[in-house]
Amino acid sequence: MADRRLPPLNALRAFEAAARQLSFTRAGEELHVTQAAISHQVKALEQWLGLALFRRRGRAIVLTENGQTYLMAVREGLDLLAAATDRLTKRQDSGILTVTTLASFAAAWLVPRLGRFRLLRPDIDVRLSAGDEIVDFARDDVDVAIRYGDGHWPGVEVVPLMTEDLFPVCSPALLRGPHPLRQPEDLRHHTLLHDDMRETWRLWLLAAGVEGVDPDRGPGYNLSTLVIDAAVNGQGVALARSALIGDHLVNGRLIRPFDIQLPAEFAYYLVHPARALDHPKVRAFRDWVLSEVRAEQSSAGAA
Amino acid sequence: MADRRLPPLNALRAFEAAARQLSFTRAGEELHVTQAAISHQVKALEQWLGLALFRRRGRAIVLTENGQTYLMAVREGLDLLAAATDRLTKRQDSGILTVTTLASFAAAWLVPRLGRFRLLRPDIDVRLSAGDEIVDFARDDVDVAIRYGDGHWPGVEVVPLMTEDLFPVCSPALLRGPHPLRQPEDLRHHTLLHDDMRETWRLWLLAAGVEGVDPDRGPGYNLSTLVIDAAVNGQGVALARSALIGDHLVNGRLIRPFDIQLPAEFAYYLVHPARALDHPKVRAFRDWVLSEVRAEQSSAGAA
DNA sequence: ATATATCATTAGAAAATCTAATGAATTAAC
DNA sequence: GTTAATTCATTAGATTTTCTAATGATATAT
Repeated sequence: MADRRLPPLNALRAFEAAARQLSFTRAGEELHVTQAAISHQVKALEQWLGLALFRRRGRAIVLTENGQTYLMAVREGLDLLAAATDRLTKRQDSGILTVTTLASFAAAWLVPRLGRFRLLRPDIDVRLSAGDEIVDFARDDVDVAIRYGDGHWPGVEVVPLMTEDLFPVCSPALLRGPHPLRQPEDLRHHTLLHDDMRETWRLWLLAAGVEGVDPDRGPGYNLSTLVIDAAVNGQGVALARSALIGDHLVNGRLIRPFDIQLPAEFAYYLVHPARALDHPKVRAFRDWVLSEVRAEQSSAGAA
Repeated sequence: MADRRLPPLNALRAFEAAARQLSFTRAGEELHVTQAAISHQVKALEQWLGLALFRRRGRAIVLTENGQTYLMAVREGLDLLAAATDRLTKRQDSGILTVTTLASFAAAWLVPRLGRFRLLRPDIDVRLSAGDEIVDFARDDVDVAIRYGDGHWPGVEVVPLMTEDLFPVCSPALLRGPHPLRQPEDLRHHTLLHDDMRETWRLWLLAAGVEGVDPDRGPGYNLSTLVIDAAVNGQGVALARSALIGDHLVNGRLIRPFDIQLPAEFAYYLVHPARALDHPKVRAFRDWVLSEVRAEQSSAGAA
């Protein structure tokens, strides 16, 4: 068994699609590649085997006798693998859905909304695992992650959720103090509140064209929520991240003294194993998260 | 059927080997890759599926329950594909073996030896197709090619046959003429015979450190055999290719006036589809060609 | 304790694969 | 019979995947 000689397997997939469609072009569409890719793959397979699978008649292709024989077996083999894969992943379907995300995002965005998902799908038992970023779906038995980054993770499905903007927020009280915040330069009379990324205030001040304000002064907190809380309590001006601001703006506990906002380098993405959408619970959660994001965006647009 | 979702197929192969061996290291050896490659592939598969196939216990790996279930099906699927591939290629086995090579090589090397192969394997009917280099095994129904080049052809098996050296040869008569060939400089009194690559004389003269000999003069022939024939007839000095010199040196019709030889840029390779070694006729021919090459080399070494 | 074997991880190298553009061959339409 | 449209083949180059080499981590055996 160890000396089983297998042809290039991906070429088999291309061959099967091309033979079924009797068209390289349509096979390419089916597999989301170009016609040229199918042509290459089929040719490589024929070369490896040392025999022709198709006969080319100008713009049409016909299966050779060899091709016909081979097609049946190849299809059977691939079907078998697909079915086994299907059974395997379907089997994982319990009522428990484990979601992992950043502590800050969980606290500020996900947890406040999770009640609605529970109402919608009481049969799905969501377990939240707030951790620091990296997850191994297979090892940690996690179904879905919401990650913050550049959206480029190999081997998994990535669904963009929302981009993020940075802008100063403060308690409305600061508009009425001895140094009311009218324009960015007024920041020099106020305390800047920092999260872990002290760099961001500097970037915002640069974008706002403000000089004379030292971006390094002011206290730091290791959780974005704490920074926001400090701002709510009037302890200074925080550089808020739009995704984590919660409803503080809506209910007036915080205000945006200036309009200037800085697009954050990274964004939020929902991430799951490629195969996970076959699980109804994962699909339901994904759809719900996306609908929440859309709802938030349209209400923000209206506000 | 069109929406069949297949996992990364090459990762399946890695998984199957690893599961069978219960070792990434041995699986790597089996598939001729490193342990790291297997580790990557298995991890990618687990990631795609969203579940663990192995449990890692330090230096040992154990199949998870999922892994065990999956292994059986994956093995079955791969076996099916391998068996179908096997049947397909075995079926091509007739008694006819089509060999293609360059006309010059066929004339000077292969044809003179082919009689011995016929004696050895009278059941195999060799058809020679002397053509210009490029072949498509699948389309042209060719079993084996002997090619001249850099040995780098994708998608096929390549077996090095022999390298080639370039050196001047001439009729022994030229040693006794009015300008006997004693040293390379004496070439200025003789006619240089060229094949299609007029460049080669220039390179040899350069390598020999000869000045004052114009590498461009002298007649050209479009077949190496003709150049050699001209040399045999005493019409001048040819730059012979070791592979194509035949037995002219052994039987004294030609001699090498100088020892200096120039390694040719390219070499001869036996080439066939990856799968072709399953055909006894191909294997027999390959083995015979290799034995002829070895025999020639040891006799040349002895001479 | 120490040595050994094995898997994981990383960054970078190598190879495979894909695309975009174009050409060639065939069929269909006028 | 000419023109247009469709489709496969080919090419060179871009992109992505896969692999390697080196190293680290962890467990087992001595």
